[in-house]
Amino acid sequence: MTSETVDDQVGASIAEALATLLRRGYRENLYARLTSGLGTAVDASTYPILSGLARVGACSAAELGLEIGLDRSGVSRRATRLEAAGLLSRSPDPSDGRAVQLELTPHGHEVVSTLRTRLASEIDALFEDWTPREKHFFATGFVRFVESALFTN
Amino acid sequence: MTSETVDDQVGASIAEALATLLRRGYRENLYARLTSGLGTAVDASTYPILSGLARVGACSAAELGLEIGLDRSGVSRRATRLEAAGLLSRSPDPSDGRAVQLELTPHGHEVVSTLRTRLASEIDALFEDWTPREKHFFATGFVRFVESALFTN
DNA sequence: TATTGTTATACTCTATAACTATA
DNA sequence: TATAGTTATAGAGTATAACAATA
Repeated sequence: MTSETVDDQVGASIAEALATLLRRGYRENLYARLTSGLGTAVDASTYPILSGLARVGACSAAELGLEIGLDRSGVSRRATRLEAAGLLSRSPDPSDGRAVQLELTPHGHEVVSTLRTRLASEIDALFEDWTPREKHFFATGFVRFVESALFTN
Repeated sequence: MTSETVDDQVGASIAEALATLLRRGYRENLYARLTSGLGTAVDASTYPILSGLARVGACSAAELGLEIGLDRSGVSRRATRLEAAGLLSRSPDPSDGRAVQLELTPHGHEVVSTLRTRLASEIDALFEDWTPREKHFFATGFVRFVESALFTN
């Protein structure tokens, strides 16, 4: 067997694992688990708003949409739902009368904290039987993989 | 810094990379690229039908739905579209008068082959600057990661 | 004239349920 | 009675377009 054939097989195993990971059900399943019991406003649809806002800080709907890959109209609609639930606040941008700053409320920060803890706990369980060394090497490779051009939007 | 803190950071980097990979746009973007120019019946929606059928061979709509995580009604609708385009054939199951066997036509196999080549080529490009050893280790870890319980449907 | 946020509209996709045929 | 496939229906979610306010 040539080394090219081996490399083809390695590529094929990556392709297969990637396809499995991208299966429609996985994302929904994971996010449904993470957001369950946190109120009707917190679900797979509003999760990216919450986590995106926690990541980048207060910003406009257009900016947040760019960050999470969603149209500003969609951001606005979800923000309305989160605002009604008291997880997010809208305030006028002092430097631009057209713009609105979206920001997490203290309660919103609490929910994000819970979501992060849950995800961390799922990942801990997932790597339970990996050595720290194995986990570390995988993390390095995984980050490198995700940051690569294949996933450029 | 304690080793637990380090482990937390490793877990957080995995969580972040995973969230990036699961962003809605990525799947659609990749599949749109892979299926472009192969006819109106071949898109992100019918891709799983084609690749699933190539993977498991001729089977019923219910079986294929289980494989790709979709209701049999959805499988049936997509199959109708692929059948009209000549990529898929329906034939009665000799052992069960109720069932229908879905199967790729020769043209369907050609399309799947093209899709696989395109995906392999994207992955090759992605790992261009990785050593074979790095790529191999990542593949091993990635497959192990995906097969783990976090992603059980 | 261009841009921001919001809202209305049309479209896609999905699960659920209803229906027919067969086991 | 149960199961397979198909089709109809309703619901969720999205982008596009339209609108009002501001730059």
